Amino acid sequence: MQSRIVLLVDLDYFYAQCEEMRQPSLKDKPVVICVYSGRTEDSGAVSTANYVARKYGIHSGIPITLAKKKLKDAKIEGVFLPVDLPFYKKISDKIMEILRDYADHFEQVGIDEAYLDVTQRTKANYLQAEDLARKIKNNVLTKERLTCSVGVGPNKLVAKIAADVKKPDGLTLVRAHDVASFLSPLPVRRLVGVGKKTEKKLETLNIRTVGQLSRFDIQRLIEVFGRKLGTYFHNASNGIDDTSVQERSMPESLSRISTLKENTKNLSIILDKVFRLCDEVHAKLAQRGLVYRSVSIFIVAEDLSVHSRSKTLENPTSNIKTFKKTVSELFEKFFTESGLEARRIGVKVSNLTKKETEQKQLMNFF
DNA sequence: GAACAGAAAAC
DNA sequence: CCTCCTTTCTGTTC
Repeated sequence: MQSRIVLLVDLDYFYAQCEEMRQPSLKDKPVVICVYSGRTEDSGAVSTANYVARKYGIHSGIPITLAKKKLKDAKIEGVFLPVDLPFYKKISDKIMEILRDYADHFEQVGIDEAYLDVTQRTKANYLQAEDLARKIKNNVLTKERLTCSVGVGPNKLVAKIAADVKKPDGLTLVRAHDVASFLSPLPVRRLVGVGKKTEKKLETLNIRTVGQLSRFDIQRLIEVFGRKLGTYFHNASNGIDDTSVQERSMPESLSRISTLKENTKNLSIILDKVFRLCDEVHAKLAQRGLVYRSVSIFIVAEDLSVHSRSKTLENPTSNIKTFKKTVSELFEKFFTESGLEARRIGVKVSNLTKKETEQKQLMNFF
């Protein structure tokens, strides 16, 4: 197969839109969905804001206190709500089920995005793909009362950027023939993989647009960004992306991180908190029938520097005691060696495999 | 080639 | 003032 059609469906300002749906009177107000850290009354960060709130410079990642200040300065009343992940997850699951039915190949990315390869069912025809995209938007709206933005392109990269340029409630088609003219004026920041740091670095090379990036010498890109990223930038800026739309069945890792009430290096305080995180990770592990072989801990220090330590075990296991014991040892070692105070702490299991039944293990043995 | 630590990004 | 979760890549070390 040489020419594909890929859709990226992005649920608009998802958490905030879920809350608007549950309580339609919110729709004309700034809605700010928050992750409260529990340090002080309003400590924490903004997870998602609706477009009314965005007009006042409120977007994901900024401190809740700053978001409140912005609305106060504008003399506007806002609605601040804590994230209700189980509620959003239920809605997401229902929508993903709808989307799946429209795809030859389906790949969910996060809670609010999915790629659909629709090459076969549209016979690689963009008019049919546009028709399909409209049906999807309609279906999601009537069944779940939520809007989404859809990008249609010859690959995942272009579909993603296409969905990005018009939202909320957008539909953008970019035919293979139009890829170069579509991409070249866009700022490099639009490319997946270009964040704040990389944008800065590219700017020192006088690269601000995707077009400028596409004309830049690939060897030099590799020197500056390394083999993978350098090659990726060259291809991406030229609209080239061969990655397939593929469901990922097993997660690579499961983790939980949490903010401490106050900074500390007191091991018993930390372990008390961290063991609860272990229990939560373990519950998820058991629920998915997975075993782990590596255990990691995370420490975000007072100065927000991030540190990690990890240990790989001899054999895969699902044992919670092994998990907690390994975590304890890693934390003890970290704090005796570093002397840092922790602001946030986390745990992670990785190197995951399916827990096999004894039946299956026997079968594999023979 | 595996294990480990850190950086960066996206969500 | 600064959340949470996951993936991918890089350099280093053994």
